[in-house]
Amino acid sequence: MANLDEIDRKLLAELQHEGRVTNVELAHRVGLTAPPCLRRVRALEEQGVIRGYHADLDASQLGFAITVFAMVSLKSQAESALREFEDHMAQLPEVRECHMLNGEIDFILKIVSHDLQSFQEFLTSKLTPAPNVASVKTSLTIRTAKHEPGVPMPK
Amino acid sequence: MANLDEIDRKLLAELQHEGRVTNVELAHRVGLTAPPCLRRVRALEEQGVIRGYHADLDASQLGFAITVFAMVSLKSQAESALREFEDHMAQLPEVRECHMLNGEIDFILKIVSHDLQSFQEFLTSKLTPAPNVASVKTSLTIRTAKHEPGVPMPK
DNA sequence: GGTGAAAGTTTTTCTCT
DNA sequence: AGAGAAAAACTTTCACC
Repeated sequence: MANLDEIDRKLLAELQHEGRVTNVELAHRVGLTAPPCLRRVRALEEQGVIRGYHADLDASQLGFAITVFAMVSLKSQAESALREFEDHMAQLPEVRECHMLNGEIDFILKIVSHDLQSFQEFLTSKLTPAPNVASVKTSLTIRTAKHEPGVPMPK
Repeated sequence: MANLDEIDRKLLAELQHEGRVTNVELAHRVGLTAPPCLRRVRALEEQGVIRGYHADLDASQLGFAITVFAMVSLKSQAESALREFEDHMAQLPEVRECHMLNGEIDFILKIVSHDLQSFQEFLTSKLTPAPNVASVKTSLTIRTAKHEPGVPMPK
């Protein structure tokens, strides 16, 4: 676990909230001048505390009207079976997230699709026939009330 | 839905993948010079196609070892009850995502916590007592096999 | 680990096509 | 709409504390 001081945490909070803030503005917000601020950011990137930066795009404006959560149970929970399923999911662009869970459900997937028809197509031709799948339960997202990036950060 | 040409889509793909790429580099990658590239990016931000930029932080290095998915059912599905629950979730920093679903489960939540103990504390003192909650089923994330930002983009 | 100034890039505006 | 040049701002390095 990274050893971070108060300034690092403020800096990370700012970058999580506004990833394209300039270094001078960031330095100002955390109470530093630009050079040490930049050094800290580079060090945090180096350490992997900052894994990357991503634009947050409006899925619906890009033609992805449907977000679905799928709860998947496998026939076998052997590590090789789990890996095989994960590798398969990695190949499917519609699958944005694949989390292995404890309990009855082995995986939860977040899937985006253009419309219900293309989702049904994906479900029957790609997901359900995937290796080792025992059952798939899907739920359509009606609306997303909250979608905060990453982790809670002190204000 | 936004009216985008091939260049816009490439540009969005690049920014989704690497949100802090410089405008000159971005322009180069999509085959433009800097000024028109910047104009396009600003227009996409204006239209809300680009909603923001966020640093992707390593939760475990920040002391959040636990990610949990919670499936919540409410006692009433009246719009006012749904809103009240959503407003409540908006106040809880541990709750990173709150999606309303169709079917048996009314909401799925993504929750992060420092450890199992603080998660149990959150569950019993914050989530289960929230207004109108009928049942909460939680599953711990064992590992995250895939976590791609946003939407599929053509390469 | 932070500061201030200087050099090198990048962003941003303007004008032209 | 895109290109090239110019001005302003930002990033990055360096010498110093």
